Amino acid sequence: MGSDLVGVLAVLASPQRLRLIAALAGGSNYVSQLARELQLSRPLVHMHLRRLEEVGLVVGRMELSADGKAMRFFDVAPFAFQLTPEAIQDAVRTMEEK
Amino acid sequence: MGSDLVGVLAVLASPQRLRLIAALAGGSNYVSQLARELQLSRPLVHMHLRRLEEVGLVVGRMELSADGKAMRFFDVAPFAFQLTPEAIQDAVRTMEEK
DNA sequence: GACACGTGTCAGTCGTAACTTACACATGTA
DNA sequence: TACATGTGTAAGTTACGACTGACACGTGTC
Repeated sequence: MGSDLVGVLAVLASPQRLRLIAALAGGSNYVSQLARELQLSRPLVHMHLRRLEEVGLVVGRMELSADGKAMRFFDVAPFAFQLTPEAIQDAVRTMEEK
Repeated sequence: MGSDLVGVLAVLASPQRLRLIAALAGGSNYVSQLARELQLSRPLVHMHLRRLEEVGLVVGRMELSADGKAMRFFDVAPFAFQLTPEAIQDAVRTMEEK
């Protein structure tokens, strides 16, 4: 479990996904609301959040609202990656040994 | 000069480019040699190095070999990015103010 | 029932980065 | 001369992620 740097970078290399993380850094939120705030279609937000969750950058939870609607809230995971030539060298080494 | 995080991430999100950085972290090298070592076509290496250089992750220099050939050597720049939700939040803020 | 809100997913289209092949240009050596 | 090495770039294909629209499914309210 070296928290796959190359995978994380691939997911992080998207303006929209960065905007999603930035939005979630301001507090947890749910899919439809995020779509409205960021001016994106809901399926698109859904897809981006899924990819972010796959690499563990955000965590999602189901929650029932007061009026009984099932809503999917997301939070940012408290990640911290150090991005240096050496870190990349290690990541690539790990990557290439199968 | 906020060293554009989103641009850097976009460039860094490529297995091949990560391999290039890893290779260069082991010492400076030139295009054709890198292509051989990483098993990539030379134009492809050329393109990836150009993108890496555009965001300042590597630096290239022209050098004349002993037998008079013009060779393009590259070195990794000593970068260090801290990748956290807060850093992304700042980067996005900078990104959105035009 | 019709509507508003939430969830999820599937089938497409579209744009672009990745990649290859081929070209042009240098130099030094057999 | 021909061939090896190096450089750069332009044209074309291809693979893939991004994105939209439509669908199905829930709930509570008018």
